[in-house]
Amino acid sequence: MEKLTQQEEEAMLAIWQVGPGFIKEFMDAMPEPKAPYTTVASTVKNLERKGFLKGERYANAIRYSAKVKEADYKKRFMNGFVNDYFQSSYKELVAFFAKDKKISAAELKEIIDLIEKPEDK
Amino acid sequence: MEKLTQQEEEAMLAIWQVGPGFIKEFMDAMPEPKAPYTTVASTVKNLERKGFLKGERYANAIRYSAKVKEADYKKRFMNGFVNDYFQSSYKELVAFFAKDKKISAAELKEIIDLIEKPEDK
DNA sequence: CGAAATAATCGTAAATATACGAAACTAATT
DNA sequence: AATTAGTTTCGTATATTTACGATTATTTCG
Repeated sequence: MEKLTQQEEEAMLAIWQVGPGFIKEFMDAMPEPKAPYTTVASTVKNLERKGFLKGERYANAIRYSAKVKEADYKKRFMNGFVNDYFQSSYKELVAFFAKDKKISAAELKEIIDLIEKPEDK
Repeated sequence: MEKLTQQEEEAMLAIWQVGPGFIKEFMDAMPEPKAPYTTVASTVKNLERKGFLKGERYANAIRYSAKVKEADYKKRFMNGFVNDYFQSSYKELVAFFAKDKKISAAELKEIIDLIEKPEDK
C-alpha cells in the first residue's frame, strides 16, 4: 500500500466519511478552505492510480469508491509509527498517553470490559 | 512546529537516539541503505532551518542537538492522527487496537496500576 | 438539433523534496 | 608550508507534489 501525501489523505478522509460517491459530494465533506474542483479531481485521479479508489462511469460523471478500507490504512499507518516511536510496542504507546492524561484509568477499564466480554453475536 | 518529510523524520529519529552529536554519528545510527554523507548533511541543514536542531561549531565540525523533544513531536503528531481517525478520542484509539489484539487486557491493567500508583518521587 | 450546464481530462506552471558532486574550508601531519 | 584528511557549503539536477485554467466530452433542456 503506497503512502499518501497530505492532500491525498485529506481527500481519502472525506471519501471514507461520505462513502461511494461523486467528486462534488466529497468536496462538500472537505473542510474549508476548499481547493477548486479541478484540483480535487487531480487528487482523486492520483488516488485511483495509487489503487486507493476505483471509479465507475454513471452518465457523464464518475462514481468513486474506496478500495482500501479506513481501518486497514489506520492499522498500517499506526504500525509504522509504533515501530519508530514506541519500540514496536502498543503497550508503550498506551502508557505514554496514559501518563500524559490523554486517557484515564476509568476509560481503560471500560475497554477491558469491552474486550473481555465480547457481545457481538 | 513544522511537519517533517520522510527523510527528515528518519534523520530526527537517529538524532533523538544518539543525542547531541555530529553528522557522522547520526549516520552510523541510521538504517541501511545509507544515503551519502552530503545528502544527510542537506537534510540536517533543513532540520536546522525548520527549527528542529541547533548547531554549534567545534573545531571544523558542527555539533547538532535537538531543539524539539521526541515526546513533544510524538504528541503533536499523534494528536493530529487521533483527531482525523478517532474522532479526537484517545479512548477510541485504544479500543480500536485492543479489538485488533494489539494490546491485551492484562497489559491495560498494568497501565492502570502504573497511573493509579504513581511512584515517581 | 443547438445551447447551456455539468463534469472530466489535459497540460503546464510553480513549489517542495530528494539527491549528491565539486569546491571550499579547517585542522592535523609531515 | 605543503599535503592530506575530515567536514561543510554551494550549486544544481531531478522527481514529486500541488495547483488550477483551458479545453473537451457528455448530458440535459428548450
